[in-house]
Amino acid sequence: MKEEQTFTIKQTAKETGISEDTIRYYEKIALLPRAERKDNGHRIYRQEDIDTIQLLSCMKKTGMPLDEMRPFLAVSTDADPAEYPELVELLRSHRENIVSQIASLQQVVDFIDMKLEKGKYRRDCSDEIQDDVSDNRMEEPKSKSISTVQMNYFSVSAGMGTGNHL
Amino acid sequence: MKEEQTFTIKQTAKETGISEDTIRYYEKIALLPRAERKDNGHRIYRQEDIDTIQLLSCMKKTGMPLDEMRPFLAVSTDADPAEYPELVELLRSHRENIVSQIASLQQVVDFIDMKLEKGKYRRDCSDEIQDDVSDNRMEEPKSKSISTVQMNYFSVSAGMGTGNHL
DNA sequence: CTATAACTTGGAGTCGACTCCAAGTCAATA
DNA sequence: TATTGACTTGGAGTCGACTCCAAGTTATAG
Repeated sequence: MKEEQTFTIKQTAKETGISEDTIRYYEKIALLPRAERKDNGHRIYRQEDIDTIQLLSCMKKTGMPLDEMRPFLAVSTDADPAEYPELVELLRSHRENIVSQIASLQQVVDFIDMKLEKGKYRRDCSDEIQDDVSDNRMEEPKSKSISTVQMNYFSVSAGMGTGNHL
Repeated sequence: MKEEQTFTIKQTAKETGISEDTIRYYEKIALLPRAERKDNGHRIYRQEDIDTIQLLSCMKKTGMPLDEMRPFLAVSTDADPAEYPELVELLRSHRENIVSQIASLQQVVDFIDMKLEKGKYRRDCSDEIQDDVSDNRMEEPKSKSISTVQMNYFSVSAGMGTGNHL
């Protein structure tokens, strides 16, 4: 049998684009399982670990909170998700979230395109919010269309280089 | 001339799904321009303000940091973006970011679908990272494919109800 | 006249997600 | 033998984005 290739934390960081510190942090908060160690205590990673971290990175890019990523890691390649009905439900609901997030993003792309090719269509951007019901409950955000999103304070911070930062 | 409808901060919050506190916060950090006030000092909002806040909400859903949203607000409906070449560049680059974010999200959707319909294809998820080059510079994250993303520690936190929280 | 509600302000506190640091181990090299 | 580099740990600090609070104002209802 051929030995599987292993990686140091540094290599893993480079491979995944996630910093060493962050990888250790993910392990610390148990988002990642405790990595195997060599005799000297150094962590070792395998391709499958890198795949996992890449999935995390993927979700991270989309602004998903770390806690919400946990269920995804619970779904192993081999395990049949159908055996865990609640997990399936969770995945489905997450899928819905993500699909609506894609819609939001597409709206922003549309907005930019409209701006870039100067004046065009415009559609809705909001969708049901069912997550963070803080103190003042927003019953139903009325899902009104953003008709030709307009904001007319170009003067306020225009001229590029918003005055101070960047 | 007919008077334009105005909204209180409470109504605006309900309409947009963004809390009153947060709307005030956005004004405080000048993400939103100072709202008009009534004689008694209460803020008043118009449809266009609501549109603006909805655009913010839209970008927020995608995990975009508040600072990055500023340029979008600088683009008024009427102003011709072509007059501000740097702004156009910024919009273009943001558009690229968002498009690649959509790709990331689509990957996650694919991942879920794969899990749900039990074993299927799998493609890449990572794309070039050119933003946060922290201490240890990740030159090129190697853009390797996530081949059949696998993680085999179902046991670690499975059984639903990850042990402790929720 | 008083109480309630809807707002205002400034500022403090919280929480998530890192990011940094100090002290220590271990292995290879000058 | 001393130093360098790659790692380890625990814990402290930072930063963004809220979220909450106390004190004050104004308008309406009982």
